[in-house]
Amino acid sequence: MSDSGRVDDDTSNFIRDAISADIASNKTTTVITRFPPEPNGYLHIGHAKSICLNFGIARDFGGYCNLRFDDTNPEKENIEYINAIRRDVEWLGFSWHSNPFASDYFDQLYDYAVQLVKQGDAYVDSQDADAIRQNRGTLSEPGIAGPYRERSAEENLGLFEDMKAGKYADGEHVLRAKIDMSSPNINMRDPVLYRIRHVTHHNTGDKWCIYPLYDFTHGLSDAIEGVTHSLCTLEFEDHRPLYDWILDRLDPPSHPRQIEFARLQLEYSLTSKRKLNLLVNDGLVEGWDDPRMLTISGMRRRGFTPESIVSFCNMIGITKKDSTIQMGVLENALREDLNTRAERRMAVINPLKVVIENYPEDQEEPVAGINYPQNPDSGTREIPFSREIYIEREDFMEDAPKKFFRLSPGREVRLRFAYYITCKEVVKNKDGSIDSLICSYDPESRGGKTADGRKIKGTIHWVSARHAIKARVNLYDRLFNLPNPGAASDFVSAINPESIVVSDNAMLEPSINLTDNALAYQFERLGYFISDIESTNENPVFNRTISLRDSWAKIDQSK
RNA sequence: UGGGCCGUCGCCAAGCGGUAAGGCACCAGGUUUUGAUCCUGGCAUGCGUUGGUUCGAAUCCAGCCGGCCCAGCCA
Repeated sequence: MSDSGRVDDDTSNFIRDAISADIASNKTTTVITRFPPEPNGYLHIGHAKSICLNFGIARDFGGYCNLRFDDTNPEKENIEYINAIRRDVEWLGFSWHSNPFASDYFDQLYDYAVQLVKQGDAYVDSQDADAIRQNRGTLSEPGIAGPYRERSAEENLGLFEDMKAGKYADGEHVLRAKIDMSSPNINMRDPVLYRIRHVTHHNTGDKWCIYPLYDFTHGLSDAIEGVTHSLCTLEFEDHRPLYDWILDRLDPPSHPRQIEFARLQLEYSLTSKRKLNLLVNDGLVEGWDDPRMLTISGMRRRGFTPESIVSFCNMIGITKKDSTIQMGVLENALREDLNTRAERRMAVINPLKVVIENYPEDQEEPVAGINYPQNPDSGTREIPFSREIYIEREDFMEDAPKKFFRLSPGREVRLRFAYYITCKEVVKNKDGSIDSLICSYDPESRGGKTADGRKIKGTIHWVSARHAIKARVNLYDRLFNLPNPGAASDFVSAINPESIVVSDNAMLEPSINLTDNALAYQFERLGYFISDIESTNENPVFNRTISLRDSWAKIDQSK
């Protein structure tokens, strides 16, 4: 778990302003918020924004935040999701005050519904779903009252009790609020409050066959918990009048304030649970924790730190404006955090063998590698050097342009922490491809410098062939090729075929821990890597979390 | 086209009547045994638009333009 002492530099936003005002006017004493996921899927980066907001506000105002499962639809919810959500919230570094289920309130909710019925504010409608839809009207035409709207309170009460008692089949009746069928706000046209579902609920089992809907449940759950500020996304703006109507009619102990903010939209990614579900169920990705997924579990497996995610959330701000964040912002937050905590190591993803002809065959020696260049106190580790080494294939070019500061025939480069080598000969396969290189080294350049002080522009990474640990490395890229895959008619076809590229014979420096999948490394000049959760000492697997910024790639491409 | 909401730099985002913060991206330099990091400098006479109020408007008012959301017995 997080042990970073970093303080989040929260910027102000309109919600914090509103809460401050509520405190100043004594409307609020203790700020209480809640993060209310439905346990019907895994948490993703969009939820992280809401988590940081709700838990962050509670923390900064000296209040608390509940993790409440909005589990009013038994058909979609299950324990796997519940456990995953708890784990993800904790991993992000937040602690909840309590962790209730909305279903814990079913008894109270039922009593409130009865109260509504008795007050004449709700009625049992026996129209089927189609008829209800028909009579609801459209965006431009008002709805009309159905034939059951004027049933007496006594009749409604009896019917509602029978609904609860299981005397009716699914869909036979619903309980509706009696508000205004001609309201310009469609949510106020007698919204359905309860429906009949003969389904086992993960928490309440078979106790209930009627289940309350979101609009009826949410505000009352907030009120029961004493939530002061109920923060949700923009699409619920039109529900606020209903939220308030229910609380006004029922007068529970408190009346929370709902405030809406814009949901997170990130370029080249998806945050629709439905679509994420499809990716998982159709095997388009390897699971909810596929490292290409921007689920919290996927990001964890990919090598994101919780701090980088929180930092990202603080970076993007909270507003009511629909906006799309560029991937670069997330990547920046990631690199920024990893740079401060990842020890450096050397590894070669795409090995090219180099034989150093003037280095004795049986000789080997340790060279000292700095673990963390910005902090000399982090010490060094010994890296074995020998006659045969691997370098990155990309670090050699037969016909190299002038600006190519790496190895090519006749040119000299520095092997990081070791020696200068000069390329003498290119050994080729029958098909003309490059098999290996024969180089010579300058024994005077040990440690990477010489007495004559000659300038060596290029420094490349390497691994001793004899000592290298062979590993599999997963190189990840964005999952989609389209900036807004969710808007595409077929988002599946927008999947980036190169979102994962595997190298099966990467070569690692021997000092690398192969199985600690919370230990981030920077493989010098390549990027940040983490061992995969399936990595073992026998079969090491590393995931590239993110590459380093690469200005050479930019120069190279522009030609 | 009924209702709700939004429009400040390429992408985010401060600003709340006194004359446009910051981040990302980008560009130009410097340091560097990671073409990384780090450091320095540059980057909106203008805030969707048109009018109005005011000594003064991104901030107030009106009209217009553009975008998002709502017609689940989902959340």
